[in-house]
Parts: sequence; structure tokens; C-alpha cells
Amino acid sequence: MQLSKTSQYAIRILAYMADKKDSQLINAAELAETLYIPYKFLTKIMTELVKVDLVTSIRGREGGYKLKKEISDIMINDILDLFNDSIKDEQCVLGIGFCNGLCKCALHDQWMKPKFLLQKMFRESSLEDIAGRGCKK
Amino acid sequence: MQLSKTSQYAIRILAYMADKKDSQLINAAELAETLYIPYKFLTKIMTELVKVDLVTSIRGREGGYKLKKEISDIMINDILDLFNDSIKDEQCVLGIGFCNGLCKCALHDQWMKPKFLLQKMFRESSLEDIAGRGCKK
DNA sequence: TTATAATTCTACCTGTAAGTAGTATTTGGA
DNA sequence: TCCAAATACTACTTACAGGTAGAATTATAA
Repeated sequence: MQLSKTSQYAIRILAYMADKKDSQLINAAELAETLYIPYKFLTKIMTELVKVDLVTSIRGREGGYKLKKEISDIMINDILDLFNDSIKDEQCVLGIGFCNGLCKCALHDQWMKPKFLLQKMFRESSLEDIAGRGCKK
Repeated sequence: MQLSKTSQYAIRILAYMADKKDSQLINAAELAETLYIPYKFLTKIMTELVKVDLVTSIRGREGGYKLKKEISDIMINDILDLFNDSIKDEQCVLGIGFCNGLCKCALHDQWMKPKFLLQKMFRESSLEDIAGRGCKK
């Protein structure tokens, strides 16, 4: 019952970048060390974030990454969607899913409320909302 | 962001057994077919449930399984704990965890409420509470 | 111009959850 | 007694998330 490592890392990375001043480049080594994320795994994630236009990359010496959009425009749910990790309306806590719009799962009723809260939290929280908390060990 | 297959299956199995009359034996083939769970995987889970005394097994011809405890005494959280799948107090949504009793995760505040609701749901729901819903596809 | 520091690409390795196969064991009924 | 039907045990396979390695590419500073 938790987010994938990839999603966790991506959120921590973007939250950290959101705390930096605009136009300030941050390189992979700094991110990896500060956030305790394996360097090679981090660069793989960064390349993904660049591809979907959340981050701009500058290659070569003195290069690095910076956020491409306003921090108020990047929602946590957008990040989760990249790694297929957001909570879908039809997601059943017991892995059964909906049939004809109806979930017959034993825990259906109890699951509705926390599911809604999680969706709301992910959909309505932007990087701006969570900025300033840092995100360290 | 979901329970492991093993936990999902275990809950569905026990919920189905809870709907049956007391002292009625149910065999693995019936459970596997009814609940769409791979037979071999199911028997592995059943053996585990027997070991932790949630279920009694009768071997040999005309054998099968039945619940060992009252359905009001088997909480969902107990089942999740078997497979290390319950939500711990110190569990951080971003995988950072608590340090000196303090979580510095960016999503900490938003995570508290749905986490609490999930824990409450798992801890306070017994097989009796979810009985009667069936648990089918 | 060249060494160096950075991202990117391709491919591989590893650990774990999920699932499968085959055999052994137990037990009731014909 | 013996077969069939059931669970239990041991071991293996598969799929995928997580992680690693190394070379290619890019770009700046000296």
C-alpha cells in the first residue's frame, strides 16, 4: 500500500527543485546526494521528466536541470500519472474492479472515502503547495 | 498504490468463507473457481492461513477448509499483517520515514488524514462487518 | 583545441512478488 | 485393501520494479 519508488523519487526531486530559485540549474549529482537517490536511477527518471516537458535540461559542462513550468502548474497527480501510479476512479482496493459501473468488492463502502481523499490530495496539491517543507531524510 | 495480490486474495477468500454457514467445509477448487484465483497460488495462501490459525484444514478425501475463529474476531488488519501489508504509523507516503519522531516529507500534512482513515478502515472492519457483500467479479 | 563535466542512450543485472509443476501425504468410501 | 480426492511441501519459473554499467553525446572553460 504505497507509491512506487519511482513516483516517490520523482515527487521528492521536483519538490526539491521547486524550493530553488528560478533559473537556477541543479545537476544530477547534487540531487542524488541531497535526496539519497541512486545516481543512475535518478538520471533515468530525470530523462523521463525532460521528455514530458516538466523539466528542461542543459547538456554539457555546467549543465543541469531546471523546472520548465510554474510550480503552481505542476500537480502531484500529473507526476503520478507519468508512472501510472495515480488512483483511478474504478480502482478497487481488493483488485476486483468495477463491473457494469458497480463494484461488488467486500470493502467497497469503506474504501470510497480514503480513496476520494487520496485522489483529492494528489489532484489539488501543486509543487507550490508543498514547497518549503524540504524533503530530506 | 494498492495492496499486494496476496493480501487481496486472502481477504477475498476469507470474506467468501465468512458468508458460508458455520462448520461447512469449502475446498480449494471451489474457492479458486469462484474467486478467480489461480488454484496453485490459492493453496499456497491457504496453507499460510492455516499456519496462523485463522483457518482449519481437513486433509484427505472430503476434506477442505473452514474458519477457525468467529468472523467478528478476524479483522482485515490482521490479514494484512500476515503479508506485511498493513499501514504502519511511521509509514511515509514518499518513502522517507520518520526521523526523531518527525517526518520531513513534503506531503506529510496531506497524507495524515487518508492514512488515518485507511488504518481505521482496516483495523475496525471485521469479516462480520463486510459479510454479505459477496466478493465476486 | 582539448580536457572535463555534464546529460542521454542502450543494455544489462538483481531482488521480489506472482504464479506453476510435481510429488508426498492424508483420509474416506467403494 | 485400494483408489480417488483432498491438502502440504519443495522447488522452479516468470514478470516486473528497481538498480547498475559503460559508452555516446554535448558544451563550456581553460
